[in-house]
Amino acid sequence: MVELTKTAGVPVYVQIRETLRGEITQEILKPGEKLPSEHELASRFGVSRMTVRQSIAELIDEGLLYRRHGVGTFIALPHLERDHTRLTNSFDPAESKGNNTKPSLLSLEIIPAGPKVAKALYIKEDDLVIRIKILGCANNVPITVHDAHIPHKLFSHVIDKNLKVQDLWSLFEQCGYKVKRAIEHIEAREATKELAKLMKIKVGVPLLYKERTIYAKDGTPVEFTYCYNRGDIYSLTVSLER
Amino acid sequence: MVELTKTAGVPVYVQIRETLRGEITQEILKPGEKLPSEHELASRFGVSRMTVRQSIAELIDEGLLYRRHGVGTFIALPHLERDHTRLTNSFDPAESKGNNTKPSLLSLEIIPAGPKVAKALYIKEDDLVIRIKILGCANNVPITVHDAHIPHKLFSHVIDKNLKVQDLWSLFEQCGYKVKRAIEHIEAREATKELAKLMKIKVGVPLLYKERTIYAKDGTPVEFTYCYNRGDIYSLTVSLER
DNA sequence: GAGTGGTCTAGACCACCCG
DNA sequence: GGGTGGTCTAGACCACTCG
Repeated sequence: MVELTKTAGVPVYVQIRETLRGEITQEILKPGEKLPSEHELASRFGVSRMTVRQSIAELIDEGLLYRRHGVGTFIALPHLERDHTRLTNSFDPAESKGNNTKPSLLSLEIIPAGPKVAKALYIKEDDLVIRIKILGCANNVPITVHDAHIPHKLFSHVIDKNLKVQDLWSLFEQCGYKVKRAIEHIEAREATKELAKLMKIKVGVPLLYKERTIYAKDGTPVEFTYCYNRGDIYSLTVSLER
Repeated sequence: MVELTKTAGVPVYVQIRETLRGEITQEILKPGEKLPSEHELASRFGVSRMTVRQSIAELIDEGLLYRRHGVGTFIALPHLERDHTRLTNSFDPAESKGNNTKPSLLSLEIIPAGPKVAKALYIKEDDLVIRIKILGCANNVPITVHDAHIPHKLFSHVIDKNLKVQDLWSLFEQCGYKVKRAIEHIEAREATKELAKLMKIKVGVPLLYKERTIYAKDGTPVEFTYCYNRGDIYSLTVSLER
């Protein structure tokens, strides 16, 4: 039986999950190999089988493992196609192509939520939100302006410290909100005066306009962002399933 | 206590899940409302709490519900958003909202494929493709122009007969290609002179520009389409998973 | 038949949020 | 404090797959 270093406050199933994840990513458990049975893992870790299943569930969800009823649980084959149709943690997909991605902070403030933001974040109007404006560049060319809103309540205990604007995702995950999915509402719009100035383009040129809501695993909306992207440079690829 | 009609072979948690899903989609349970507590649901359905949690888990995963620790489980907001994140067989998603959707045929020709079309459809350059241009309107307002290309080889035996432009999908499916997924490449562009004329707008106004490839279940590309959509009317909602 | 995952129980204690 | 979800147990029986 493996002794888990029972870190205070960390659920057992998380510890088991991360142990397994480590063995998979370090290829101690190799792709295609069979995982020990749930029964075996349960006794090995000294927990009940349900707990083992809970540990495994998320790894299956992430595609690291797959199950075959009556056969076993296996390590999945490495993802060949990491297409850009998945939600990724670059500042923005299109920018990760260009190497010189440099997001810069335009403003950071704490304001009461307006109706649209409140609705998207499942909070009340006038509940506080942290508003972060970022200018994204690739190769020193301004390409995107993001106007992000995150619920103050969820993150109030860390905002004062070290808000790394460049990586909101790790902020979310530090606070226990595992980023799971996003819904994007997309339109084409003309550049306003303000945006034109920021992005050094003419007023009226086409922008790809997105309203994006990011959801955590438990369904909590953690971010609502207005995104403005230069239409002539920025493009977006999505995959739709029937 | 609600009696589940214990359909043979269907797990209890699936029955509960579908019961709840039904009440959500029929808006017996309204968006924003609180679901009964897990305890309550357990006794109401006469099952253990773990089973209730299993039922709820998938609905949360799908974004129909969300949880707040120490508060409750709630019905997520409007179905509008979710529904437009799937590939559907309307002439186009945004148009199915307006009732008066009237696609009209602009042109139909058989031409050799250019490099871009050929690459998208996995055929050789100069292989024949059927090119179909369609103007889409809602409430008599022109909203979209589609410039579709389908491989002549796959559909040559039916093209002469009764090509129903309005429903390419059924054409595909008649020929044994079950439509499965689409990949869309999205940009913002200015209206060209030709497009402006067709859509009765000014040259230069922002259009949502898409290049869409539709794939059948077996992976065959069956359609490649340039789509031009009025930016001020047309919008698009997509869902991204991590 | 032996081994696997799939489902389910009837509890328990904890952490969180609210008034 | 009272109610909620979060975690966990120590079993049970079933359905599936394989040899």
